[in-house]
Amino acid sequence: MEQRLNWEQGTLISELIQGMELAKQLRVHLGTASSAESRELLVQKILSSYENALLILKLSGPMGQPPQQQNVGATSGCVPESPLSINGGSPRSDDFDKDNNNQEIRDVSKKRKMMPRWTDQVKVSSESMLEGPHDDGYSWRKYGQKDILGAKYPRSYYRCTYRNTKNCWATKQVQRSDEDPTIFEVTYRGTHTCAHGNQAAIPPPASPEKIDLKSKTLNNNNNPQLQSQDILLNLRKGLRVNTQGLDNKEMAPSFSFPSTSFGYLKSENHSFLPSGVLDNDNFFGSFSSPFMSPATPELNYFSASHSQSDNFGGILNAYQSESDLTGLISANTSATNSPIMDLDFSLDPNFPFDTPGFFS
DNA sequence: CTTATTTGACCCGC
DNA sequence: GCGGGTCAAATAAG
Repeated sequence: MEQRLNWEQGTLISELIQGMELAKQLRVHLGTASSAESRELLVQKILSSYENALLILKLSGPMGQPPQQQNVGATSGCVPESPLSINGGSPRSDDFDKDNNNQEIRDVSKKRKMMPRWTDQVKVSSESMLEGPHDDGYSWRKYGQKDILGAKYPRSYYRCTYRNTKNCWATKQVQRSDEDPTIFEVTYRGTHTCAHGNQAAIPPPASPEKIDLKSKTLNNNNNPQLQSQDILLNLRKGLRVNTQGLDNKEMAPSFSFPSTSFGYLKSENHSFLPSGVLDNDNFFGSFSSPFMSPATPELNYFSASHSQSDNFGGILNAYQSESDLTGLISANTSATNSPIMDLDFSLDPNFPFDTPGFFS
């Protein structure tokens, strides 16, 4: 517990400091005649710093305190994300007998309603857009799109790919901003209870799904410890990336991402963006996702009459294989923060795991 | 073949 | 009834 606090505090503080430093920089920039771009960049960085800080807070109190970011009046929740014992089925009255299910269905929708919910605003510069949207490290599957009243652009609905296999009920909605089409509002609902990203980024030629289904032994989702470790490490990494990006963005592109160092740049399903690409436009380190979704949403959006699939990132850029992690960790420890080590396990007990073995 | 997306229909709360 | 959210059949993609 103490360790956890240590880490939290440490990271929190460093994020906040970061934000402050960046704000200072911004002030300087404002004084001089710097380009709008660089200022914008700074703003982005600042925002992501604070987002990270918020995220830490979120994660630090996973049990009771749902992430309450800005808008969206999240139901003052407290949703430990208890394992929904819905046999991975659809919440609707499909193949189950209704009587029995109605109640359950209600519970489900109720629970869903109470899920923690928060919104991130993701800004994409035009160039990045061409490259495709960012992935936040989780595997999302689009399940719907709706035209929203008064909104210029349709809203896309995504759910975790592992909903059925891992009973992970996280969902997100992506809505492009009316005024500024380069901004996407990503609303997350529910937290991931799957080990997501980790797998997604792992080089294995097979898709995560396959791994899950066919070689269960391989994935560590059954291991709560690893799972949480992942989450933490991921988080940490996300943060790290962020800071790194901030610090060296102009000097050491080579480091920015795991992508390069881990060499899964060309994994089958995900083409990873060389960090340079992102840096280019740079839209802030925190979102620099190691890989892009296979589809290029924006293109999609424009070419195909209506549907778009935008995968954007959250703050949490999670993923990497263990090797990545170790590499990262060692690198980190030598760098700035060191609490990293502790946190690995410290948060464990606090994560609302949906009992891995529970389902299935 | 398996997995993901599209898209109209459906459900549900207001 | 309306609008937002979700489902699921059809379809596309790999």
